[in-house]
Amino acid sequence: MKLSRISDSTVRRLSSYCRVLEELDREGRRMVSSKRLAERGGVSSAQVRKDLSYFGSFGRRGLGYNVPRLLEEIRSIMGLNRTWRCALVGAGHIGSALFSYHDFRRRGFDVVAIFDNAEAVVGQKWEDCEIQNVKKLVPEIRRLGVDIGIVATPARAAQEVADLMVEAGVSGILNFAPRKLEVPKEISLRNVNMTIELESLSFALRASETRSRKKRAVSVDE
Amino acid sequence: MKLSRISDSTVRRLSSYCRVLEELDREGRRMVSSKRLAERGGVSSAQVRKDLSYFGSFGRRGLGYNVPRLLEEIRSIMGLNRTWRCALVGAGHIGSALFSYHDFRRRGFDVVAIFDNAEAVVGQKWEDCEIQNVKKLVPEIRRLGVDIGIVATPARAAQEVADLMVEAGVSGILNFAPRKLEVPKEISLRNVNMTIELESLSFALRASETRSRKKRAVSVDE
DNA sequence: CCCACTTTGTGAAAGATTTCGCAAGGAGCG
DNA sequence: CGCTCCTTGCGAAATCTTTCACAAAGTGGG
Ligand SMILES: NC(=O)c1ccc[n+]([C@@H]2O[C@H](COP(=O)([O-])OP(=O)(O)OC[C@H]3O[C@@H](n4cnc5c(N)ncnc54)[C@H](O)[C@@H]3O)[C@@H](O)[C@H]2O)c1
Ligand SMILES: NC(=O)c1ccc[n+]([C@@H]2O[C@H](COP(=O)([O-])OP(=O)(O)OC[C@H]3O[C@@H](n4cnc5c(N)ncnc54)[C@H](O)[C@@H]3O)[C@@H](O)[C@H]2O)c1
Repeated sequence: MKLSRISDSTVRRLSSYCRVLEELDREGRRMVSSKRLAERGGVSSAQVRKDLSYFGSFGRRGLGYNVPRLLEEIRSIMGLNRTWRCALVGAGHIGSALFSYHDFRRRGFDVVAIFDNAEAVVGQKWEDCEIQNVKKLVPEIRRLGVDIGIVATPARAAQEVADLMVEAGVSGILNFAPRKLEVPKEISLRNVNMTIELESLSFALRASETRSRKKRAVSVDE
Repeated sequence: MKLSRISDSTVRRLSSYCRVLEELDREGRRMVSSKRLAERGGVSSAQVRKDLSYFGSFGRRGLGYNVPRLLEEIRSIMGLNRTWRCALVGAGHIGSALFSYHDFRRRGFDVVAIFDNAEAVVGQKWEDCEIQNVKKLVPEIRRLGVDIGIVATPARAAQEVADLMVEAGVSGILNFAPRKLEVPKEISLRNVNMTIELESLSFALRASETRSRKKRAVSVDE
């Protein structure tokens, strides 16, 4: 299985199929067809079948997919049947929201250390985790065996924090700062950029307003 | 200009070019080539030129693009040279992080109302904005002329909140709840789903671990 | 003005992703 | 079993996106 040639869009859809399957499981459904799974996930049924076909044949013709079994298969494909150790850097607004979002822990993303550089917050305890000075980042991340670093500092500090994380040996980085980070190519990087989402919404709204203005103009003309 | 056939990836890149251009502007650069813009934005120079070419010719051969002029052009294309009125629903962790993130306001996304359904928070004031009961959402959003609704409630309440927003006449919705929302097709919808980002990171890490395990095994064999 | 060099804008090619369409497997019923 | 109705898995076609490659336009030095 050439995992490297699985497209990012497929991976993201698998993640959303997980959520649909969990819901179906809670509803007590045993089996689900690609059609129904597709409807709930907002894609086409052919897309669901194609996505799954990259990894194997999990369904039964005429019947569909067994819900708990498919959920387990996808979890295993995605590496979700284990715990990932995360370190959060930047104990500000976003950092605090992330830390208190227990759904991540439930899904196996465990924040095992928090770092900041502000005197005012270093030493504070969030639940059972003490915020440490960012100077201790490298040794602490090494000691704790952290897999994933989460960057939740202001944009100007993001690159230097990412550099420290790489030095400390994390395998992946989730970045919330609105700035392109440079990391060695063997480190996986994902960005959450809310500004891009808002701005692309702005583009869509402006585009649809232009369209309706044009439509009105045409009606008046006729 | 057929704006409807501009791809989402192009729009998202335009948004990130904006950030690069702002930075270049702050650095006092007058002109920039597609090559340099591309490097800073993490894409290819042909991609930059192609993206811009959908909207017109903004550069000068042999010279590149005028930084402030291109920034203005892109802002105008994206609808960023105006203020968008936003309503935030869900005054919890994410809601609070968003509200206090003044960079959105600076970019023209103004939160003009906050709603929640919890007795404990309704009536509180965040800066000069009072959190209102979600029951008042429809009339208030109508009265204030809100363009964009931001869903920051738990997933189970997200659809009903979105329905209210649509009833009240918003043009677009930004959704933070990890659930597919149904909205009429004339309403623009964007999702910020951090779970998908984390899970796709998990997939990438698991994939690279598998690869290095295989590599080790091969070395041992040989 | 000429020449060497730079950079845009854009068709056309290459590459990636999605959708189509259907053979084949399986359930259920009489 | 024979017939009908579903549904998967998957190659092939269609569509969408990115990259290539180059003519055309511009700069600057002599
Ligand atoms: N709050 C939001 O809604 C929001 C939205 C979009 C993007 N972001 C981005 O997320 C990031 C964090 O935003 P926020 O609102 O939480 O900011 P914040 O100011 O509330 O928190 C940032 C934290 O990082 C710490 N910090 C600064 N420099 C540091 C360093 N070198 N090492 C370690 N810690 C350091 C600060 O002490 C602070 O505690 C920013 O890059 C911001 O652009 C935030
Ligand atoms: N906190 C995070 O880091 C994070 C990360 C990823 C996704 N999310 C998603 O963002 C959303 C909000 O998360 P949060 O951590 O801020 O949750 P939260 O519990 O801190 O806040 C949710 C708020 O919504 C309010 N609310 C509930 N039902 C409502 C209703 N019907 N109408 C109006 N308000 C209502 C609650 O009173 C609460 O104030 C959730 O869907 C969550 O899954 C959060």
